[in-house]
Amino acid sequence: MIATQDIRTVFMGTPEFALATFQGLIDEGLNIVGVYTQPDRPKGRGKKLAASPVKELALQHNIPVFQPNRLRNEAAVAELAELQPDLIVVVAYGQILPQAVLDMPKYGCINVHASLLPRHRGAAPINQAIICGDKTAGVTTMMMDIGLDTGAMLVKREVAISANETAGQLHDRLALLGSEAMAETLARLCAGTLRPMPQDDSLSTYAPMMKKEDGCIDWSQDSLSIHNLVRGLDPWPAAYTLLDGETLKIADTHVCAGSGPAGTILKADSNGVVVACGQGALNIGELQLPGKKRLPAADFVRGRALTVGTKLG
RNA sequence: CGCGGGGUGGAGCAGUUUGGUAGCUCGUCGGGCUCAUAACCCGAAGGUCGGAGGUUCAAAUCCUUCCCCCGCAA
Repeated sequence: MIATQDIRTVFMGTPEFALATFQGLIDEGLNIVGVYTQPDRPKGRGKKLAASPVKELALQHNIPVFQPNRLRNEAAVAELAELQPDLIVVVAYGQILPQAVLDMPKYGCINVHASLLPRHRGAAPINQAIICGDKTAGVTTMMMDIGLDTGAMLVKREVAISANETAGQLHDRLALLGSEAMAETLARLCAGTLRPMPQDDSLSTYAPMMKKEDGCIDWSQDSLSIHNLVRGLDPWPAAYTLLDGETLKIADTHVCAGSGPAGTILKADSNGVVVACGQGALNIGELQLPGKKRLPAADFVRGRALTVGTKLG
């Protein structure tokens, strides 16, 4: 049995998704000797440098923060070695760990990934799960190896995805679930009962980083696929179409009955904006034009009359 | 100093270029029609036009400055 306070731990993470797990490690009483996060980046409308959420939490707890541009160089690796970590916990850090780092801690490098591995390896597992129409999602902890999310699995937690759930909502749920999975992983590590299970590579899928243009709606697809795209990209980067040459972001859709040329507006009133798809139709509940706020369909239609028959895209 | 759009009764917008009585679609309240209604008809209330300063006989509109919201880009 290992006592958690005796484990010299380095935490690596960057975005909000990593916070719950990070906080969990603090609460577990681990000896967190350092935090690695991506360098401050210009962010937002100004150009102000912004610290990552993980960095802010680390500073609140007076934990030393390290922000190397590249962890894959000797100086950075040497710096990490000086911390003499027994364990490295990685959650959405955003950098590849070189073999030298993977080999460094005696308990290894453990990663929390937001999917049911080996499905959806890669950068955007949450978005991809919804876009693919998956009925379930989850988190998996794994013993990291040199591949991308290919390590042996330790603890897996599964949850159902509801029919209209957005990526943002699922993200928040999985962040919490991730911290639970990590807590269990840690408990079993201390108890010596971890049983790493290799992934079946033949079942793996890859979820690449989402790009802005992935949100461009192809109205010729069936309504369910478009609905999945919309909620899978909500709140970011958001699914969109074109209205009179302007980008029109779409959210809060519901599959409904209706038919017509793909992309044409079948109805537009206070009950919503109904658009024909390749198969079926979609009722759009929220719309947003550039420079404007995201508006409920009823409000949107008041200020901007949408005539039936208008072609989107 | 990254680029750009915007702040107008409770909601969403027009009006700003060419200063001169504050408008549209809704909502709200009252009345009417109707078996009935989210429908229709009639009427009413509700705004220091984001804040401050300036120009002018006169500013939502022109000038200066500040605050807030949003899109792009990252």
